[in-house]
Amino acid sequence: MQKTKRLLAIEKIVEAEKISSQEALLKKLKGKGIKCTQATLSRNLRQLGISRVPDGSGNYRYAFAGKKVVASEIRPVMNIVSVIREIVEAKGLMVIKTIPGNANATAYFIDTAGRYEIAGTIAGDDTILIIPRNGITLAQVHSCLEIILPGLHSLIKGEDTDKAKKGRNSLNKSIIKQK
Amino acid sequence: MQKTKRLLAIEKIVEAEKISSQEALLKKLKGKGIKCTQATLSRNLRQLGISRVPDGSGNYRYAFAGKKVVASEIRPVMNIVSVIREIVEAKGLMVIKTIPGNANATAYFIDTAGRYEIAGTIAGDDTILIIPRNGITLAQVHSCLEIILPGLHSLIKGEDTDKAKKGRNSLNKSIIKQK
DNA sequence: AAAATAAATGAATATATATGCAAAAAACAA
DNA sequence: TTGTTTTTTGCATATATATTCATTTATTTT
Repeated sequence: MQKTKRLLAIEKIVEAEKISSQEALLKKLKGKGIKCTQATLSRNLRQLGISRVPDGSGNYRYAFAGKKVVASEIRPVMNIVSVIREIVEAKGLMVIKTIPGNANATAYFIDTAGRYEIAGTIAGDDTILIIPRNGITLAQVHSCLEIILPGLHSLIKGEDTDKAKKGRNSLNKSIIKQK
Repeated sequence: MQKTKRLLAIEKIVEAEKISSQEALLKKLKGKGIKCTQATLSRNLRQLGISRVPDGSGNYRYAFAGKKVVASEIRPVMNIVSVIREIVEAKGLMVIKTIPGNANATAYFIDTAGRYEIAGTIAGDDTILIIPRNGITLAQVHSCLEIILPGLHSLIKGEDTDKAKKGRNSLNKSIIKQK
């Protein structure tokens, strides 16, 4: 899907560079082989919650309104990565196991990062379900998590990649309990 | 000096009300006996770090850039719909975000409505996952939720905010008929 | 106090952004 | 498949915002 790709690219560019107009962003996108018109960009930015804000030095730049900033404030965590035990992928979803009692805090951290790729998370005591947005692959979720929680990949590396593939069938046992 | 007074007034108005354009703000100011032109307002807003940001429901409002729009506390629920923040559809599932601590109560409410369309729900602290029965589309779940929780559809954020703006007049088409 | 300098403002306008509408593309249904 | 509906998009344009320039108002200097 072209739109999803564009939304992700917009997010990335806006986070990385100081963009001061939609026209400028348009060019950056074109540089990455993504093209659309200013009209579409305007719509996409609204959808992403990105807007043109004063940058404090008399100019303007595009930035996420609010939530991204908040995430960094909520950082009193020692090292979240260290409580993660295992990652399993299945049915287009991702399941993260933590040491007992840490699922909520971890999920909250992921939530507040406000990544577009992630539609939402649900946490029990030691398990988190990550639901990717439509059009987002698990690989994309992976790299997005790596951004939020640097070192995640390496920590899990040993068993995870293979295990994730193997373990597909064991997915449901943990979290999906019906009321 | 006139300027200081105006800056303070602007701050106050922007925090208290949903202002969607400088022209609108201009009128509010005039109502308070403060008058200036849009040009001056533009300069003042930049100075204050206030900008026009997407409000999450397809419109725009002026707000301090980066400042968190604090959601209300966990409140005893009179109206369940009021604790719902956002609805996102993904992977054939539906994710409902509530204000913290309210997911369980809301999920319970949905469960006990006993709709056929919904196979089950899982709730964390502020997120609910709704699992539709096999063969049920998200549109059908939507319609069904709208019945359980009237007024819900206006909160739908999902893939496109334009949708929320226009409203779904086709909502009821897809409702499963029960006897 | 007058002269000099800086800051603030409005009018007009340039720039930038949002949106109505028709067409194209994509998703769905039959 | 083919027809039907929904979603996405570009174009043209309306709307909204920023800025230039000339003028006024405040502040500082002598």
